[in-house]
Amino acid sequence: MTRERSKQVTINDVASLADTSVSTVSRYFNNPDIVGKTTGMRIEEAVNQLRYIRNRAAATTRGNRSGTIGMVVPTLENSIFAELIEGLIAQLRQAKTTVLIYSNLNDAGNEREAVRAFMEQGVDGIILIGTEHSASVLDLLHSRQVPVLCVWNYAEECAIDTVGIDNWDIGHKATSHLIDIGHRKIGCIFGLSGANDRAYSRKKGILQRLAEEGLTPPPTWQLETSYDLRAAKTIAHNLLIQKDRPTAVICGNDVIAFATIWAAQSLGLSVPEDISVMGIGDFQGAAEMTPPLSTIRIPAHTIGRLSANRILELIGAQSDNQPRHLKVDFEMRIRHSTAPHRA
Amino acid sequence: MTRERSKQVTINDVASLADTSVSTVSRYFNNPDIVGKTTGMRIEEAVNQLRYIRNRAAATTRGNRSGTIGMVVPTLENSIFAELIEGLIAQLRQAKTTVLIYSNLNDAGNEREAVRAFMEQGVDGIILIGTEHSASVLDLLHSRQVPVLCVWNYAEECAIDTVGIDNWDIGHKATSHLIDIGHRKIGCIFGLSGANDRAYSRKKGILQRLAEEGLTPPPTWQLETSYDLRAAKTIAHNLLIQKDRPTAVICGNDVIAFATIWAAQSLGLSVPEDISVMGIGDFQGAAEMTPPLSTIRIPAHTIGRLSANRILELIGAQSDNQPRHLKVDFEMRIRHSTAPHRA
DNA sequence: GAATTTTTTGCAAACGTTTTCATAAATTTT
DNA sequence: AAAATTTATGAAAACGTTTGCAAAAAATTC
Repeated sequence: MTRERSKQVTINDVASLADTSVSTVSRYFNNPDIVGKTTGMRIEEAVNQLRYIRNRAAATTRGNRSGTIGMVVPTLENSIFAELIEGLIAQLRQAKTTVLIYSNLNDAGNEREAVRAFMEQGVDGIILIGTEHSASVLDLLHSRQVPVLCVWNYAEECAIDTVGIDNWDIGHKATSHLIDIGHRKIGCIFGLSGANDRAYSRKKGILQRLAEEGLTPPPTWQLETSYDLRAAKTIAHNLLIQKDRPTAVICGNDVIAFATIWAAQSLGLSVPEDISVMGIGDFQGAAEMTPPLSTIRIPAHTIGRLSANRILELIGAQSDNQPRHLKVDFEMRIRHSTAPHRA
Repeated sequence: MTRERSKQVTINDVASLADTSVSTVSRYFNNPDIVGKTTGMRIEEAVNQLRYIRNRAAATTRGNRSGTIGMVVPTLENSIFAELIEGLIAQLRQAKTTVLIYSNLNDAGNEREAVRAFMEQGVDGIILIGTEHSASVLDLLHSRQVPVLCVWNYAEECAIDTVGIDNWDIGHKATSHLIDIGHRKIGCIFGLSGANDRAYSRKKGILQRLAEEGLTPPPTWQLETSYDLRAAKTIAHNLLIQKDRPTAVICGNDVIAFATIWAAQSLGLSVPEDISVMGIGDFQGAAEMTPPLSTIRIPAHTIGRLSANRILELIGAQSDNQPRHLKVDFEMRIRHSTAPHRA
């Protein structure tokens, strides 16, 4: 009684049952307004009765859109990308588009493989994180004209469309806060600046602001770490046990800031009385932790939404015009991990 | 000079250039060993020269595998699912399979839509979180015989294959720890038990263990909250300001535990001296925070890996046998947020 | 009510693959 | 060196859609 491989129900079956032609049924799906009212109702009924499910793959061979867009992220474990993706998915859903996700597992070398897989899959567009991509990826992307968008960073000079934030500016502004409240001895813990352009830009912005005040920190106060709580906590620990300790530290992102606060607390230092800590990102928990973290809110969800709109535009556009760049604003969130320096 | 719509390079082009037939080229991709050595080399060369990219959609129409599996998650923002997904992706990558992700955005009502989209897309299999799914989803899944797997929960009675942990047991064991170190006044903050079966099972396990000792807490010590730091912190606050305060609290998961610790700290209570806090999950930050959180490690990455293997098996299997259930172990991680009760 | 326009429909070709079947070429066995 | 086997290949049909074209039906205008 069990059919070994149950025959798929196709558009033909629907057409037969609805007593019309496959063309009409197809049209009904793609452009309902163009088919007769009663015919449409019969089709609808047949679909329900047969539990028909369209075969997008077949449609795609005919040159149609696949209704998917591919996104490559460095890692999913950083919740900020998760937030970005949620924004993207929510917006794309309205356009009946689903998202394929490929995590590089923090190895940029996987990117080409990811893009290739997406192209084989026939995605309508591709979204990449950041603006730094290997020549082979760019070449691949260019060989077919698949619409592509770089998100997270705003980068005017990028040959590909971008939507994101200005990381230099964010580093600059975050540092300003510490300076404004009187700190002169400021330590830095950057993200690995060799790893990606956004960490690099932030570092530049931070150092620039410090230089403007003649406050360039000694090498022992300029540390780098991966975005990993454990590693960052160790690095922060090393910074804080120095005889000559800064009165404030600016962190490349919030996970570094969390780690720094915890390192300080485990050393018996109190934040912000003994040391101020400034983050970047406003990750989950920043507002709730003890003390609540002063940081800069990056509107990841908004970036996701905006990216969805942009990639859809790009897909719809016939010719590829000049790349456009969308800068999204960030906001200071001064909470209690920073306090004026007491001289 | 710019071709308005550049003609796609197809398997035909490759065949021409390699001076062979399309059949042979196709075979070369799917089963390289079966084609002649020199022919294979010519094909390889032609592929590189033309930058040929296979069209999976076309292959799929012929009844082939699409090489994708669809996963629907309640939300991506909980980093524990992110970890699960990373494990899944890493393992699936080796089978040249990519993952489509659909986030319900915390509304289970979206699930049917997700499954349907996946089926249209022609996924080879579907992975769902948890074992509770609406009849309409189940019906849809059943109408075609698409391989499906429920992950995260281990559930013997489930009609669908599962791989995951035993949430009842985890709640039971976590509670045991608090009892073992002498606590008698134990408060509970559960996840919303109406929202999903895993929260419900944990609640049951916790309450059962408490009952075994005759320690069933009064209703004012049995609270529920969504898995949201802000909401949870408020709830924890409410628990902790009661005149008669528990000496320990067991939390439905780590985000609740984080929130509870922060609520306590902001109230001037010290953890674990004034109050012990026990979590479940071992989320990011649990080990690094102040104080490091006592919790139970759920090996999300492992669950992901195992799920990948299982769904692949399911896809390969011809007939659907009895559902199988894989229980994955968890481990206690006793750190410093819990301390023996001082009488 | 004939002529015109608009709406709705069906036929058949196309999309880029895979795969069955048959045949040709190479290898092994006798 | 003929026969038998194995390996490598090509022709053509099939997969489930969409769409250009033309015809039929319905609605509108005169």
